[in-house]
Amino acid sequence: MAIEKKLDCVILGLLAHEELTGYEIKNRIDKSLKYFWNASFGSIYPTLNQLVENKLATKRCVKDGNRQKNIYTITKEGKNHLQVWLRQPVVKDELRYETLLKVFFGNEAGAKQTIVQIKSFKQKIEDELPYLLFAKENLEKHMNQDKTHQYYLLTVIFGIQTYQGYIKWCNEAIKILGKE
Amino acid sequence: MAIEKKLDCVILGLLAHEELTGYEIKNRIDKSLKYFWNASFGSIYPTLNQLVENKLATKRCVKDGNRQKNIYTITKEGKNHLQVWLRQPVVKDELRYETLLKVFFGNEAGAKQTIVQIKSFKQKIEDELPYLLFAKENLEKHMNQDKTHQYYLLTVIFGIQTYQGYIKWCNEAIKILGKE
DNA sequence: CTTACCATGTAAGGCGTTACATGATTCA
DNA sequence: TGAATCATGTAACGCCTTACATGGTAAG
Repeated sequence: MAIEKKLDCVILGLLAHEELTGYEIKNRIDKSLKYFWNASFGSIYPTLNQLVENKLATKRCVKDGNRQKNIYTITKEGKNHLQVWLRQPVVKDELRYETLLKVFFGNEAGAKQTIVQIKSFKQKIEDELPYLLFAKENLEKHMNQDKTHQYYLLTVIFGIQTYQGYIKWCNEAIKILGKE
Repeated sequence: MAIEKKLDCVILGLLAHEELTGYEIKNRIDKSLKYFWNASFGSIYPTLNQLVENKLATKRCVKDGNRQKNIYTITKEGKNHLQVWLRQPVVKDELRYETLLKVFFGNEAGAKQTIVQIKSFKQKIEDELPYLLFAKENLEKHMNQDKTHQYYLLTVIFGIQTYQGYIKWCNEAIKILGKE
């Protein structure tokens, strides 16, 4: 189990806090991490099997009425793996912004078309920002309940600040391109 | 040739401006796009072959002394492909920030360790920021020479603003975690 | 009764990186 | 003569997404 595979560490990180099913892991990622990380069921379930194979987690089948759930628990080795990864220097932070690509090549499509793309980007950001602001309020309210909240809050603040910067940039860019 | 493959469009975008070799394409990407996109030789060369196969570009062999170069030129169809892509709504803007992941799971490693990661992130940003500032100055100086410069400048401004926001966040985060 | 959500998984295929392999040129 | 840069390419392999496939439960 190579340490380079991030999804392992993401899942272990979530399991370090609480036991979870694959489905719940997907939810946690979509709710809290999606602003800087994402994963699909097609990668989560196979990865969970690998974690069990490598004894970094254990699987427990639970019957909930007629429905079967697999609840995963982190092991000592899993916690150790997570610790090692957390202490290692970051390998790569990666941005893949298609919007920026389209702005970069904007001369080919013209200012009008580029403004359309920027406005659409701005809209997406403005739609998502309220969720981040809501998350911030919530975390601040329940700050004392869980030590993890402080760390979650930091990532939320990162998101808010970045998004507000994006909106500012969008406005500037639209103004500059509008002058043509 | 599916429109979803971004590297095609990146290369076509660069070729729309000037004829280039694979090696030069790699350089352009590393110099100007790396803040929001990247690519390796292992993907660039095969993609160039595909572009030629699909008649979106042509290949011309040139002898430079004893050395062989392949110079690629965009075709009409290639320009059309690029146009179509530029007009399509953005499919996905994607962030994969390992640093944020390590902050999110910071409770597992503790405040001290998390601060180390944030400081290292800050350092990287501070190291790269001068190149962006330099690029900005340069582009502003030669603004009239090429209409593409305006668009390049917008992406540079995006980078500068984002990076300055990151540094601000790093300082706040270090302060908050330092209080523990 | 049907929609949304809970829940798990597989298969195909794409995209991309790293490492390997090769060789010319330029400059110190 | 050795390092850096110019220049091209392949092979192995990993990671991930999409689409497919299945079925229970809850609420309206």
